Amino acid sequence: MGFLGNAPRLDGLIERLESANGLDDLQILIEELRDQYGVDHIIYHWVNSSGEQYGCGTYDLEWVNRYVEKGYLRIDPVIQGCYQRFHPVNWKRLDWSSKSARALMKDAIEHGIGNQGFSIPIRGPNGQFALFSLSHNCSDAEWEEFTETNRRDLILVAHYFNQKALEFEPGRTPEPAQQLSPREIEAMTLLAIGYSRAQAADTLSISEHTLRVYVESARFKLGAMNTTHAVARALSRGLIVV
Amino acid sequence: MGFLGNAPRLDGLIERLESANGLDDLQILIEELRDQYGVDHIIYHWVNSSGEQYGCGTYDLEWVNRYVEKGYLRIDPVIQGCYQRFHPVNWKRLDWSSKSARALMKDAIEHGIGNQGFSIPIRGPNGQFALFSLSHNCSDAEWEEFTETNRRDLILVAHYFNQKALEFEPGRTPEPAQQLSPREIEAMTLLAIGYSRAQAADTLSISEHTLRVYVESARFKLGAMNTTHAVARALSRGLIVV
DNA sequence: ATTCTACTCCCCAGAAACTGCGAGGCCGGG
DNA sequence: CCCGGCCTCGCAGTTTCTGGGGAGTAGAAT
Repeated sequence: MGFLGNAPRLDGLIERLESANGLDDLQILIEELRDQYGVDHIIYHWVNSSGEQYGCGTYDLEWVNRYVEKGYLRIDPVIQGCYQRFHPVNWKRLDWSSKSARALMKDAIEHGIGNQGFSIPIRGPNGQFALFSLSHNCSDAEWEEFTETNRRDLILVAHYFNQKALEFEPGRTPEPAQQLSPREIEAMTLLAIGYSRAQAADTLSISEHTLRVYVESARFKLGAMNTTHAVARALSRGLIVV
Repeated sequence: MGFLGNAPRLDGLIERLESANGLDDLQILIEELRDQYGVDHIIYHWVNSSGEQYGCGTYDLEWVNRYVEKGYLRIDPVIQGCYQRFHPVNWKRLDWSSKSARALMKDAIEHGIGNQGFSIPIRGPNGQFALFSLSHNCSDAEWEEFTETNRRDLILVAHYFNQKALEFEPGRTPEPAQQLSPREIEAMTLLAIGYSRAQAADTLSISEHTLRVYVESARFKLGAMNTTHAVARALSRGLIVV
């Protein structure tokens, strides 16, 4: 495996990131970045709701396909952990206690991902969630020092990467991010925290019929099939908070 | 009004941010930061839909109270605009066309907020949304140059600010995050993407009754009142990804 | 001035979900 | 070996949700 290189000059890189003109440019930049940092892999991974997710990075296609096919997305502690965190995290600090997680790690190491990793969670509008991760093969101490040294730069790079990816996003939700009205938000929030329609209506001091109108209206705006679906969408788009 | 100062040394500041030990420290740091940058105001503002929101910064209390009382939160183009954006934004670029928005701007200028502003949206887990904003009184050109020059540093500062604010947040869920079984996850996921129980059962090639057992089991594990509640909890805990 | 959006209320019938009961097989850990 | 967790299936009765009507107010936007 390669050596951890010196920290590259960020200014030029970010400028080139800002002037990137398509997903291909991002792929080129990410490879360059990997070489400059001297790590084994860097990946930017858009973890999207609708299944169609975009990613670019230096993993081989084989591993990516394997990852998707095996449904690793659902058990990967990196995903699970970063989803609950704000700050970047060293993979070693995550919870690898479950059997499936350890199987995943073993499989990953066998596919040359490396035994160390560092992931930066990034969140955008409408509940967008992405990860910017570096992986490498080295000792714990080396990795700890590397991530400590480059943490700030990496946060910035991850940020700019996501900004670009958002610009190029293919599936810019055709619906222009329908906003919910205040009452609709209240209604959906109450349902999301477990109230029945009757309870929610009571809490808002309105008739259950009225509450139903809000829920239906929200369901329509969100393009949802039923109440549960609507609450799920409202949550993933960050329209309501539980 | 003051002068736009030179960019401060970030390293020391971020280190002090990282070792901040309470909300008071953040208040001290934000005032210092304002003086170093030579802008009129800097505020960090946690925008929570549930009403209880934390903020620190250099606005006078009078303006903050006025802002809340007048319900400006709901009409402020800064909030609205940043909520839909990922990248920091100059207030001049926002949509001030509505009457209420212009009234807000007029009111703000009269209260000494300044005619220029720059806001960085920040998002955390569970739909957390915060703003880190600077405001000042100067010409468009000056402000444009200032924000261009300091954009990257400010993004980083905003990031670390939010990290600290999250640490100090009172309402951290202590619950040990019950895991769901694979089948339960599948069932909940299907419900979350809008399938009815019958459809979901069909998709998994099991009877509807069986599916129901999974949902009930998941509901129990999550301490949820009903299916909608369970799906909402599973989503916010990152147990399922829609 | 008119249109539009948000908010409020009402009825009804059919579809779907919830509650509570019970049952058997499979697998891994103590 | 037994217990517990997971996966699978069934019935019956009650409650809730859904989707189709209609109708009026107030405030903001054009």
